[in-house]
Amino acid sequence: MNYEEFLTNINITMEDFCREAFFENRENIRVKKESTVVKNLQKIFDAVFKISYEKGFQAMSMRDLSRETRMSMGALYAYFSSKEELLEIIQRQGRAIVNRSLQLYLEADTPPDVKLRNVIKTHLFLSEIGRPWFYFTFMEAKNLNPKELEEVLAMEAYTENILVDILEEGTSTGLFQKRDHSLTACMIKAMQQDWYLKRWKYSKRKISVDQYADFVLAFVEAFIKSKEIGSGGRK
Amino acid sequence: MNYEEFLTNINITMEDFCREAFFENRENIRVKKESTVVKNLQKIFDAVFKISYEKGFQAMSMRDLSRETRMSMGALYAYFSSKEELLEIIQRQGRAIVNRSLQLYLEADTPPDVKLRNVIKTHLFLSEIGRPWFYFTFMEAKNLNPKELEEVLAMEAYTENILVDILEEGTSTGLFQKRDHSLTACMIKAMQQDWYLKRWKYSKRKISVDQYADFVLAFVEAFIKSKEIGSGGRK
DNA sequence: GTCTATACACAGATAGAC
DNA sequence: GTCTATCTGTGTATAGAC
Repeated sequence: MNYEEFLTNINITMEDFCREAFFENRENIRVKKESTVVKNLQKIFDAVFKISYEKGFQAMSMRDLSRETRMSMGALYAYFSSKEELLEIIQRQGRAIVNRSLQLYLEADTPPDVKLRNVIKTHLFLSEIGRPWFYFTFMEAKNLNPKELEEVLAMEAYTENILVDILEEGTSTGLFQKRDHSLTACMIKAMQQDWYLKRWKYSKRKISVDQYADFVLAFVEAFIKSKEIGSGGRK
Repeated sequence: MNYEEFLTNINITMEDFCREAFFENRENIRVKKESTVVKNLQKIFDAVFKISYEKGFQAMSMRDLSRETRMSMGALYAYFSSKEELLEIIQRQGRAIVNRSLQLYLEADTPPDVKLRNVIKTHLFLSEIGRPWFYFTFMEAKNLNPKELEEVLAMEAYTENILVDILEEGTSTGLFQKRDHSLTACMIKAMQQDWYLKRWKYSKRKISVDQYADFVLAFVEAFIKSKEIGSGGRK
């Protein structure tokens, strides 16, 4: 699987994101015509990602957002009741989509090494499609209320556990060496995150997401497959 | 070298940080008595790190800072002329110390594999001593003015190049395999960063910085030393 | 549905007493 | 050196016209 193949399978657009956000928040959105809402939510979310990328969500004023979307303050508040709610809508909707997409690729009954490749690639490719959201959710996590923050941490734990389970399965079938699977999963996640956190670096060097994915996989496989390892690797 | 040994060699305290910050910014600080300044800068910086960790520097108001330090607004402004200057002082002072400390450990004329271990450990141990600062500088980089931001990016490039140079030296002496050294350096940095960005995770699991360092080293060495690697690893 | 105008709280910053 | 009191701009949010 490469990124192009992934795209033909998954097919999530910003428009889907906005349409789903509309259905999920129907009662709080004063405007009722679907096409209008979707169009404007798209403008709003794009602007939030853009401004937040430059200066952070806290530092983004509603006047900034109004300018960037070319909508008045009054119009904006027809789509959410407060700046905090706007943040929550974006976070929740993103999590829902990521969750659903990961699930899709987990069902396949394949050997652990293939499963590991698929999970790592899926996660990277997802973060490539939804890069603005992934960056946003990482940087703005601390601005969430306790309940939402808990959801974010649960998500982090969930994706990490997926990796740990695969690594353990691999060890038990003899495909992988014995390692500290929990720490290995952390390292994998750290490498995945770097892809969307330091995007400027990789863009400048013209590294494609496929190259990056292959590199991460080679890196990880060297560790869990090679036998001559120093004391640090063992549990 | 482990963390304890490192500490006995390096000996940087928060007090040193504040004293140096005082000397560097003497002309802008209205208070002149050294002991008073150092004592209060310590209160101020500690409070900035604490509040920023919880809600970010932008979201921290000067009234928050006044409450946390138990100093009045007026007193605070005797130590810096604006909130932005406060940010710059902290960023600059931190960079100066990190730079100097890395230099110290680079001079030793040792083989590449030993050098790699030392550099990775030094950087991790440094980020352990100055964890609040490392976290702060990562999360608040986007709030810097262009000139300061450039300095931060230069620092990132500098530490990455140190790694690349060592890796290349190792390849030329036959100690390491041929890999994409630039990407390998990125992965190392990503793993180093995870240590201070996700501190809550590692604290909860009672992973010490020594354990973490050994694990990262084992992970990296498996990749650059083992011969059987998929296509992704090669340049 | 969208706009303009505005309410009102709170931000950063300073003056001047002590 | 530090405090209190206060200035002025900007923040989020809303009311009511169109």
